[in-house]
Amino acid sequence: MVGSLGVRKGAWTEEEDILLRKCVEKYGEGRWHEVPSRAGLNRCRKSCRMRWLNYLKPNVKRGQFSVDEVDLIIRLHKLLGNRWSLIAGRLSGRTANDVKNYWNSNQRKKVISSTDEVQSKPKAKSITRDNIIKPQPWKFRNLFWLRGKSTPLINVGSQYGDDLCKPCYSTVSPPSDINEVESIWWESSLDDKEINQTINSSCLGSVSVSAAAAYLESSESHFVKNNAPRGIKTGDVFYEQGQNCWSDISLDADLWNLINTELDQQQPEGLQSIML
DNA sequence: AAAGGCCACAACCGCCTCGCA
DNA sequence: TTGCGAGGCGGTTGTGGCCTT
Repeated sequence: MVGSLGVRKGAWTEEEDILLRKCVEKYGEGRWHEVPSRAGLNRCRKSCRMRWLNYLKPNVKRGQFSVDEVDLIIRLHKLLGNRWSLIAGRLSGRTANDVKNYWNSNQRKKVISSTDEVQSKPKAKSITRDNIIKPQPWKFRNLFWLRGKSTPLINVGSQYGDDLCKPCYSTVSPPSDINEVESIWWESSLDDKEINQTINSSCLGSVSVSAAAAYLESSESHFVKNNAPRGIKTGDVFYEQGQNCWSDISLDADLWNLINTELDQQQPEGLQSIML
């Protein structure tokens, strides 16, 4: 099959796989726009990248998902939604495509059927403009304690205005390294006690699901080493220390409590070892 | 045996983000 | 500041194998 631009489409042949593998082994991953010409493949850059990441990469794990993996997927999906790459990042050797396919072909049906069951029951509360939960994106890219050595002060407010959550200043000590940061978050998200402690001490009240996802994003790929201005960047806005930035973060108490309750109910022994 | 349905997996497509000039 | 290109992500579609009728 050949596309409109003369680029081959459809299933990959063994010869193409060999060419791609050799090319990546020789030049390394990245610069995918150069891969087709380097490898002598009549494929587009995206196709090459996808084939490598989802199929040819040496550490890609294939075959059935284990019970632990399934359990983790379910929990993480509840926490992160369809953030397949983030979920896959917690599953050693699994790709986002794998996880997505698995979810679409297995778990989604279960969720739908359980949703149907719930829908057959009387609704406790109708959804209105006032009570709908609306997650907001939250980037931690320039989180002060991920970057600097200093111990800044944060002015904490809320989306509901300072009337409901008076600005309070908290002192936060920067974790010593990336693993520690990640451990703290995972311990927090899987251990109800820890979470309450952390939250109370930071005047936040609760943290949104999108914030959790953003945290993962930051811990996965955005830790930076250099000293940086003291402050927090949310979206395109950089907040200097002392400014109110929390107003852009959704504080979904209901959602968070729901997750905590679910996570608290059962926690397999192998879970922590997978994630940490 | 053949047709149709279902399922799992591979692959494509469009959009978004980010870095750079 | 802006435009462009590359990388990456998530949704969707295609495909082949297996099962049922």
